[in-house]
Amino acid sequence: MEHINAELQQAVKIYKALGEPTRLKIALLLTEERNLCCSDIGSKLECVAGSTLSHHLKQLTDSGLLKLRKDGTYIYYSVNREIAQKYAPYLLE
Amino acid sequence: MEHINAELQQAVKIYKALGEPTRLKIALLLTEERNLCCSDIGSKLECVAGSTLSHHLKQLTDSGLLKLRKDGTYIYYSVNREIAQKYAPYLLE
DNA sequence: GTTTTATTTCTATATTTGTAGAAATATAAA
DNA sequence: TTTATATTTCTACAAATATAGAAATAAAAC
Repeated sequence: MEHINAELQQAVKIYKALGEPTRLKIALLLTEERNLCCSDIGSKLECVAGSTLSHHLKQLTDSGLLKLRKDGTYIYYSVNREIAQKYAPYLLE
Repeated sequence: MEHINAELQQAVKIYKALGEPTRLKIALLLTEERNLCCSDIGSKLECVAGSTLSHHLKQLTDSGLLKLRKDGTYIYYSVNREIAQKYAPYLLE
């Protein structure tokens, strides 16, 4: 799939990001509570290594679905509600 | 991820199905034109083997996103608009 | 400056997945 | 009944992915 437009590519990225249980849980968690950091999320999910979590958060962020705000050593994540509204408002219910 | 509820599982299935370029194209195609059969879709997408297409259509159907209607040798697919509305109204735009 | 805490990157690995050819199934047409 | 068409299942395989441990990076606390 090479000749697909940018919007379609973003849609694929977003749905791919959400099409995995851990990542969907992260996304849902972040619609309930804003501004959680990586380790907050880790303690809520349990049984996910930090490196794995980082990997998932990167995918969600790269898709545009998550925003981040750095504060010292911490990185606080929240859902980009505009993007969620467009592609997966289910998250916001 | 074992202990997740049924709705979350369906959401994962749907987003996983949509998180692949060929399948997203199929889904979009089927929101524009209803009741296309496997080979119609094949000729619109080009360069996809029948067996591959069948594989993708199965995933989309298993997720609940597509409905099908058999008519002789043909199987006509369309989008389950209620499901699309809930999880990915982007498709219906 | 040393230590602690938060996160990422590197590396490796087992599993999943997208792909398609060939064979099988099913229905329609001749 | 034979032939043609539509779709699926079987099989195989290369590529992608989820996972986590270890090392690296970065900023804060002491």
